[in-house]
Amino acid sequence: MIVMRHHVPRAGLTRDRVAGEAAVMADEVGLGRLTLAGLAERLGVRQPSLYKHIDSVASLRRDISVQAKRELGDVLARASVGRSGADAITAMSHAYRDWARRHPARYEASMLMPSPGDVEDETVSATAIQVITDVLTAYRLEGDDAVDAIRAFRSTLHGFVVFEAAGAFAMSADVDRSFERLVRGFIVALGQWNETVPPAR
Amino acid sequence: MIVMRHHVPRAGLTRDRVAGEAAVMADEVGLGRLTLAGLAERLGVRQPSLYKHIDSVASLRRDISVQAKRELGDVLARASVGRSGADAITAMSHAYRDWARRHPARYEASMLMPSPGDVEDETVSATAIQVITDVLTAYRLEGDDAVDAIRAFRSTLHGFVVFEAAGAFAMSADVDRSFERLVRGFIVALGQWNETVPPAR
DNA sequence: GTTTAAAGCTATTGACAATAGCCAAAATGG
DNA sequence: CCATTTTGGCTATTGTCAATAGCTTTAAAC
Repeated sequence: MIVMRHHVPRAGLTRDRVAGEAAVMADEVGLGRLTLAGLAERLGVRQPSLYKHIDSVASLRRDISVQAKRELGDVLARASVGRSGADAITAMSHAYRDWARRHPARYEASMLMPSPGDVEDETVSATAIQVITDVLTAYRLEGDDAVDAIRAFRSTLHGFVVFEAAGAFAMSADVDRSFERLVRGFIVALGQWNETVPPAR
Repeated sequence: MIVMRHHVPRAGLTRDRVAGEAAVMADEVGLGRLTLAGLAERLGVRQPSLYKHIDSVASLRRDISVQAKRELGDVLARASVGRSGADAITAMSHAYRDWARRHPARYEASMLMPSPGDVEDETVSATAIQVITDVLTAYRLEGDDAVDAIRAFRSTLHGFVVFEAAGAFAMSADVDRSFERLVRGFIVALGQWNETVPPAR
């Protein structure tokens, strides 16, 4: 029996819309529980149809990652604009944590490394990191000193955010206060950054 | 055709041996790429046979996690024994990073939270964290001050280790040196820890 | 030595990503 | 405004995985 289907409108998907809805779904259910079947249902489409817009699940995650890096970079830039020094670091740190809490899967995706040769991903990653670099250069750090400080700053924020998202801070103490002290502690360390240089061996 | 099988000896698996080999495999291929088919082949057994020793892949990961927490806790305890203050923190930090680098999947598993009610996992998790707590109490921190410091210390180490494992420190600067400065920076912050208390609001 | 429990096996199911190949809907271009 | 092409859907199917059912043999227990 031949079924005639008249005027079934298209869903009107694009690669960006698919990645966008995937990010929303991932933030709800977790990046690891994102499935094409579930995503297709949300988009009102069958699962194989998604392959008109993505190459694979890995490429979808990559698209989420690129979008997320752009968003996070923008958030950090907006938080630090017009501020400098400790003030900028504090504002940026809080913006970082808040965004990560609001978008756990996006945050997770934003920490994925670009594949070698993926110029778009490499560019957006570098741009986001540049925002952090710019804030720290107010401390007049140069060369390896700056690199070490940036690595320390990123490590500090990332570690806290991951533990918080995992629910690893179960003790009764106020987590907001712990974060505030973490940031202040980092600023203290930055103020003495040249005293942390290990002796040449 | 009936096949007669005489004297096929058993593989002699136990839950611990399965988890142990799973940990080895995971460190080689990545925790996310651990499959029962691959694990069974390594153990000289068919995939469904593993279910005589595990309940599910989730439970296998939990078993890896418990083993890993025990190992990491022991490593940290051994690194800090006989030392105190900044010396203990430095030694423990390096032991932490070295172990994580040697056992990336085990490390990842060790950061999984215990399921509520899983007494064994909760116990071994608490024991590992206690090692860190003990080292920091040499700084005479009490109550929330100590909790904040422990959270900061764990965040700092974890963030660095995760970024290093992900290959996120691609810049030319020496990663060992960056780690050394991170640890020294944390110690500097600890020395001024009460100056990081946020003003009451 | 007989019974029983444990540990292996084959066969099968169901979720998922992924591919092939078809058809309708938009877009393009005289 | 009709003809052609391109695009975005679709069904059907495959392969990989975790997981279950049910059988058989090994090894322990009595």
